Amino acid sequence: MEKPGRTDCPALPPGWKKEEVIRKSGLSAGKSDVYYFSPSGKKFRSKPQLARYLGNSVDLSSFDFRTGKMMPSKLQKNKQKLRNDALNPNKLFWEKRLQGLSASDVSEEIIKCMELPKGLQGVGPGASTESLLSAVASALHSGSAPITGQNSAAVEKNPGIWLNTSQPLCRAFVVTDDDIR
DNA sequence: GCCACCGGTGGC
DNA sequence: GCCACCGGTGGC
Repeated sequence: MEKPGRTDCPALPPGWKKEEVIRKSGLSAGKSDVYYFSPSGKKFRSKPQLARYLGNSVDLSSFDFRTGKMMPSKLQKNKQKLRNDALNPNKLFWEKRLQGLSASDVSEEIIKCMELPKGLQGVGPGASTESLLSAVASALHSGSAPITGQNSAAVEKNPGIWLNTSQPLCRAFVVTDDDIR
């Protein structure tokens, strides 16, 4: 059933609707509330709620909840209260961004994959030297915490339980004097 | 028990 | 001081 007052929202995937409801009474009479409705009809009252539901499928960083439009100017007014890694798409973002990209030097020659110490190895599906590089680079980029890698051999067996999300997908390693040289 | 609606407030 | 966000509840 089509509800009146719900309009299409072009900034969101097809089927998403927006509704603005004016408050009729009370101290806040005249103010309005904005709601969004998923294609399935679920109601959303805030941008965080929307973001949680949409995950990485839609980039809401420039999405203005009140107007329902993408506002590029919002980009630097980006909030970040990083609470825990599970809710923080930041690392994944950088890792994706770096995937398939290569560094180049001034002569614009692509620098092939850096050689990494043997002690540093990726874990998990799709482990390759490139994804390992991205993972480590991303970890270096997005935090100041030391990088120790995944701690337990158990992560190989059941990452669902043992994966340490604050560390890149690489095995725990020890840096030797030789590596530094 | 649900939900439309307004209140309260933390963060800016 | 404003307002995005979410708590709480009256009315059903």
